[in-house]
Amino acid sequence: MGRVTLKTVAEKVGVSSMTVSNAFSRPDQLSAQLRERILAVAAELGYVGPDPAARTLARGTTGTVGILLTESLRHAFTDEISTAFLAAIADELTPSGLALTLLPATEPGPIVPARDVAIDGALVYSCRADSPALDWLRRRGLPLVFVDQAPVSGIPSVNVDDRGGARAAAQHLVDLGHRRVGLLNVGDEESTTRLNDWHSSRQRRLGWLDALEPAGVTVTVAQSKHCNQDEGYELAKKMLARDRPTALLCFSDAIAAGAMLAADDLGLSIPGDLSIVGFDDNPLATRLRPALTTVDQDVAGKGRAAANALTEAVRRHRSNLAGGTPAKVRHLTLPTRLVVRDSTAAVTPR
Amino acid sequence: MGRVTLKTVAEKVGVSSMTVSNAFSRPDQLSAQLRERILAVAAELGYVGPDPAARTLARGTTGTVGILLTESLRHAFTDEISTAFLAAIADELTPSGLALTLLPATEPGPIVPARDVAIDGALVYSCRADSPALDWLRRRGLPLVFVDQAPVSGIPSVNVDDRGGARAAAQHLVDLGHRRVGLLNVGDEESTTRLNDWHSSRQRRLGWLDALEPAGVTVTVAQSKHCNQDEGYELAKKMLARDRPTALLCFSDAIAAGAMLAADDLGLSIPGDLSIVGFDDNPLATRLRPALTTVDQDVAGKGRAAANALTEAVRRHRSNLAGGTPAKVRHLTLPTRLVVRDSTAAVTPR
DNA sequence: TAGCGGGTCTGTAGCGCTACAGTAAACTGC
DNA sequence: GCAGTTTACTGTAGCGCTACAGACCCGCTA
Repeated sequence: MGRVTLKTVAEKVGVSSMTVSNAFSRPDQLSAQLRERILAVAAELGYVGPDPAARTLARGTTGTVGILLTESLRHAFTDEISTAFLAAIADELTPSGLALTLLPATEPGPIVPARDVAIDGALVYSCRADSPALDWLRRRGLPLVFVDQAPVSGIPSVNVDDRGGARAAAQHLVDLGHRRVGLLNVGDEESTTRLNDWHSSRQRRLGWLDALEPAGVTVTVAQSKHCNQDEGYELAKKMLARDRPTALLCFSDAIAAGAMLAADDLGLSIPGDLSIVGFDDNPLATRLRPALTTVDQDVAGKGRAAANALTEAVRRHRSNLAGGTPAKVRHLTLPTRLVVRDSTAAVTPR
Repeated sequence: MGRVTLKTVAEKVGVSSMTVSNAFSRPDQLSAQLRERILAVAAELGYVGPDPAARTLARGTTGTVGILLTESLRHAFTDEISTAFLAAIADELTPSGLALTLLPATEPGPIVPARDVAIDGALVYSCRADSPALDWLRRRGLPLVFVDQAPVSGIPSVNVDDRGGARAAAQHLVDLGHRRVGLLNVGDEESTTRLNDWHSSRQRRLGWLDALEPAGVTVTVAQSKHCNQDEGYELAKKMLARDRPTALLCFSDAIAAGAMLAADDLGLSIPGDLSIVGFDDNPLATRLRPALTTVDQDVAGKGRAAANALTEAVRRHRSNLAGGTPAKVRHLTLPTRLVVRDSTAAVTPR
């Protein structure tokens, strides 16, 4: 016995397969009575409903959107900020009935998810602008939304005001009288310089310098490849061993947490000997002792905005194919806000 | 100008569309030279590669597996244990080139992801056995793997030894001389009784009682709907206000963390006045003060096992369709281990 | 009684691709 | 120099569904 399809059902009921299709997909196209009969026969035959793959091909839509995440998906799940972001997206997508497919950005191998998985559109979250996976998505002509990426003309984007937030953080230190400040950033020198890569890292750095340079503050910079507590610890330890700054500006709260540990190891008290500022306003920030001064970004809002921008882009893309109005591209920047807690203080006079 | 398809390319090159298909999908089927030419023309025409939707229909495979998560995806992303689980799955799936689609288990509305999204198989993680979404997946005849669910014959499953771990935790308290113990569980009375629902919750409860009842310990039970710190706090507060037990067994470390806060609020010292045991060995457990005695489960191992079981099931499903050997179903139970830290102590003699 | 609109149902023609079963030519070995 | 094998390519026949353009019938108006 072959597979049960629309046709099987249609033959058994004695109607055209089109009518069975309508029974499932467009109930208003047939009488309630016939529909009942068809559904009954379908149930009897074990027919579950139109095959998604075939429907996708015939209709041209998949009911799924992708999200492209950097290298290992592991990081995306480990970091509290990115999980909160994903959670918000998932929540916002749920009512629309769209499922979310995680696209690992692997390059080698014959299967390239970004090229081979059927999706209606995709979110691109904090990926290198030169990522091959991103290139595939663009070549496919899929509706995309960039998040935490350098905006590109023609592609809607959602960002937070990294630069403004960083500036506020740095100004806070300047106001407290700090004259020697260390920057704990992510990425490497090359990539923060090159446009489009590590967008947030670059923007935050610019923001910090916006405030520090005019004030004539002595700045030392260290960068780590990854954004986690362990790297922050190592980075801070090295920096504090050298000509010690009186304050640290960190790319993230996770890195700041590592820095606090390092300071502790070196017998430095916070904020007495060292002020530390993070970024993100990770839940972690309030768990730390002393509670961390940081820059709040609305990750949940970012997730919601991204999800909405994408559903919107997908919708427009469809109507464009049907000869609708051309897409209107929005670049959104959400505000950030300095949150002063207990990890920063006026520099101690000697 | 219509869309660029295989045929467009084939016509321009002057070969059959089959040859173009082979150029992309089975390079060994044509000469390297012709393949070059085809790829060149394809690039020139802006042809990216075979359309995933059409390929899916023709081949019968999608390159994606789903994961069905309870109600809100939000919880799955908020809890450190489930994110670690997801991370492990994602990692393990990546080399196989399978993408992971999150299936929200929404029921209302015309679009039901579990029914309408094209996938090759799915993981079912800690869902109610009577979830309609799960029902759709089963009706579709997709290869499934159950995780943290009551094993069902014919469906591979991955579990941890909830009961054994819980028993060890309870025995630990008995050995310390505790005679009045409170259980902080999740779920409700009804669902932990009914078979198949809230499997872990039920198993842990059974495990606790395995050790407590023979020892003649006085047991009080409280249950909360969700598994998080806030609920744990409320639950513990209520329980500790009544005839106070000398120890608490908690469904999870998150709940235990809430309980610790509640104890603190009530002026109880841990472990002096109250011993607390969690479950999971969440990273959180070592951050707490005192460090939490808990039951370790290997979430990463669980994720890897689940991913492997699923890829295996998908593989077998395919070869079964092609007349291969019938599926061999494995039910895996990973060990758990009591980790004694500082939140438990011998009951204070009065 | 012709004409019209609306509610139901049907048939055709794909969607874009790949499996499979070829055919034709180029090699192999003796 | 002829069967036997290999390599390189082609044609057909779907995969299972839906869009779209009718066809048919019924009751209603003028």
